[in-house]
Amino acid sequence: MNDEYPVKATHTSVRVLRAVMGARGVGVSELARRLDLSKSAVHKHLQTLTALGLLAREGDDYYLGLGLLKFAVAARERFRVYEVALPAVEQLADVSGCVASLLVYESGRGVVVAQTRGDDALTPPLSEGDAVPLHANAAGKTILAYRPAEEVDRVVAAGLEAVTENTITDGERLRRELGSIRDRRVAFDREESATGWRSVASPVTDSRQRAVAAVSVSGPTDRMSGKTLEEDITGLVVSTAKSVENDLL
Amino acid sequence: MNDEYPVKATHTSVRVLRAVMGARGVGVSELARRLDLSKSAVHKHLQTLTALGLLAREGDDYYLGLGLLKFAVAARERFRVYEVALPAVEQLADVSGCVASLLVYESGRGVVVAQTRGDDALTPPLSEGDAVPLHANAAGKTILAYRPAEEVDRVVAAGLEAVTENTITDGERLRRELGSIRDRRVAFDREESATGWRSVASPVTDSRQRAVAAVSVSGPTDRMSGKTLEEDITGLVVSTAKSVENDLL
DNA sequence: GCTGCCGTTCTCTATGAGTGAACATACCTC
DNA sequence: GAGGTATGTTCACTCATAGAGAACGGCAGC
Repeated sequence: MNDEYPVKATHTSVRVLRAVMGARGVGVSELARRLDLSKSAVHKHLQTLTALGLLAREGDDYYLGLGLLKFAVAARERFRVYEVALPAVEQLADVSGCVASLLVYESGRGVVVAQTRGDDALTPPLSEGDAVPLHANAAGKTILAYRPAEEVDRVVAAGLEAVTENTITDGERLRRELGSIRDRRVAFDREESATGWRSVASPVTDSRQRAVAAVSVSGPTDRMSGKTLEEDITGLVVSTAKSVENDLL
Repeated sequence: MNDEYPVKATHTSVRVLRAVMGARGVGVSELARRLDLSKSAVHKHLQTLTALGLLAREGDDYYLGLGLLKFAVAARERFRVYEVALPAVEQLADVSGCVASLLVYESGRGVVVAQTRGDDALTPPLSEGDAVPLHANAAGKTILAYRPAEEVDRVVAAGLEAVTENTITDGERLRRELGSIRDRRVAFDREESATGWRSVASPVTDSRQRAVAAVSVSGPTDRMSGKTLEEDITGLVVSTAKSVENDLL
């Protein structure tokens, strides 16, 4: 038995969900092929997941079901920072014209729980619901900077995987950068999470000075480089995060 | 074996998820009691679901995990009407000051995929992610009015469950009302889905004149009764739905 | 220091998750 | 039309496993 997934059938069901998500409209045989399972097994899972509302069937094709929405909304509601930060993030996108996001910390990783595109924003590399490693982007680094030391140790020990060629992979270099982030309450990401993309981020901390989330603005490298622009956006991001923090108390 | 849920373990896992959602922060023993399962079984499910990112653990308490968000976002993305209608629904809430919602049709039921509160809106009985029967509310009725006849037959045959004392439970009366809804492209809900609440709704149909969603405005009975107010809001709802429909083509 | 609760980890067994083959049906191609 | 090859569904089968139950160690409160 796999120690990580003691209930194997649940693992299989989630694999089915993921495959359906990746395919958007797919039938039994195709799924069985992709997952290397028997048609009958896949069929049982599809039937179960559909009855539970997690999948929807149209003809002979399956799609993710809207029953998933209730769960996700409940998961998000737990983080009061979401409600508080949402209007601030929207405003940030309006003013900057770029992509503004809210990254929430959960179980050692960051999850994009809100994202708004400004007027002239391209499609960003990440979107709502995506999970990212904390060491490989601006928002994650600000969160890591305001987390207990053991957490940083754990992240470093787990190995700093390179997402792009600019990703910080050296533990000591990361620790140094986290220190300077603590000085200014800002982190930058120069194509460390996606080639051609830069971002600026600032943390949202709780009463014990531990980060619960981070606000960020991202854009293509050519639009995120001018001195004043960069400094203006930086100021905006920091003040937005700070005001969210105040509203949170 | 239960025919509805051929994969029993998946059913159990979803029961665990639902119980965690209802409790927001709960441990192994408490869950085992609520679900009438052994502690060891619950423990296995919790471990599996946590490893899969569907749950998050904090100390000895479990919460719904943000990994659910990715699935929900993908489920919602399938309905292009969501993206198109979102700004229109927000505007509707602004202008009316009440609660504006978008109900999407899926597998014989309606799901609230977007909802915005106007300035002086109370907490509505439904919120994002909730699923509702089509016969017991304004938005559902407009959808049902623009669905194939067999679908109405199925709904009626399944039995029109009473949600409040005003819910339509008679098949013939429902069919008559669906007819008049088709005349004006509007439906009303006079405390049929929640006591003290009224709504106005209008359908969003596709090129074959089949409803894919409905736009609605809801408010407490005392605020949803004045003649002009009611007629103004009705006009707004109808024109909003119609404009969403045009944008959808 | 005892009692009671907690989460975790055993062992154990009946159940059911998954396989593979057979089936009905639909859609092409020849 | 007949034959071929897809599809989804339904069998019977069997070994793995989901779930039960007991025992463990840790923690908190009388």
